[in-house]
Amino acid sequence: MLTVLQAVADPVRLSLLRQLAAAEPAELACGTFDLPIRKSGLSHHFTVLRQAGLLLQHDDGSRRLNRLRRAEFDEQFPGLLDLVLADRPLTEPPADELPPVDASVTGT
Amino acid sequence: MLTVLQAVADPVRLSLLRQLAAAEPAELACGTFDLPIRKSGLSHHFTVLRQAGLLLQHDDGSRRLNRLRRAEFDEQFPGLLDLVLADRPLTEPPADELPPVDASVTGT
DNA sequence: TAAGGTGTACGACATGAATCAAACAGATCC
DNA sequence: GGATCTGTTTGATTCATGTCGTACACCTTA
Repeated sequence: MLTVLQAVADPVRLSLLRQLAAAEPAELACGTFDLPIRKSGLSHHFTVLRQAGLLLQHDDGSRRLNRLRRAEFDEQFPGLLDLVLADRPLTEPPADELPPVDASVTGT
Repeated sequence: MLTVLQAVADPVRLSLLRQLAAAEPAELACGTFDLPIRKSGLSHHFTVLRQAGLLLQHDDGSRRLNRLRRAEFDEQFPGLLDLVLADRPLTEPPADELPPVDASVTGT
C-alpha cells in the first residue's frame, strides 16, 4: 500500500505508467520511453514499479517488454490507476495559508 | 496531483488521515494524535497535508483543529481517500523477481 | 567469432525529506 | 502578572532516493 503510493508518487514513474497505459495492449520495451533520464536511472524506476506490483516484465530476445498489471492494480487499488492516468491540473490546491483559515462559523 | 500523491505516500501522514477520518465529523487538535514523533515533526506533516489541499485547519482558542477536506478530496481524486483509509495489507506484491517472469506464451 | 544493441549492476554523488531539539508566540487559567 | 498549554519556527542532522557514469551480461545479426 505504502509501497504502491510511493512508487506512484514520482514524476518519472507517473510518466512511465501513462505511456504504458497509452500503449496498451501493446507492450513497450524499456528503451522506447520518452524520458529525460539515462538508461540506468530508467532501469531503477522499472525496478521500483515492478516491486510495487504495478507492472510485469518479460524478455523478448534482447529486449525487455513491460506491461501494466492493470487487473491487479484495479482490484487492489480501485480507482487509483485511473487517477494516475488522468492528467489532472497539477496545481489546484490554493489552501497554502493557515492563519486566515477559520470555518468554525462559516462552515465553508 | 503529484503533490497529493507525495503527501499521501508517507506513513505518518497516512496515519494522520486515517485518524482524522475515524474521528469524523469531529475535528481533532494537533496534539491529540497518537504518533511516535515530536510536535515539530507533526507540525511539518500538517503543513504538507494542508498545502496539498487535503485538510483544513482553524484555530479554537489555543488549539488548532484539523478537518479532512473530504468533499474536495473525493471530487478531485475519486476513490483515493477510500483507498488511503482502507487498511490494506501492507505487503502483498510478491512480484520482486524479474528474471523468472515470462508471460509471452502463458499469458498469465 | 566479432560487433552492435538492450538492459542491469554497482559505485558515487547530490538533493530533498523527515526528524529532533530548542526557542518562540498566543491563548488560557490561576 | 505569572505559569502552563498548544502549536510553530528555525537550524542542524540524518537518511532515503533519484541520477549519472561506467562496466558488465545477454541476445541478435552479420
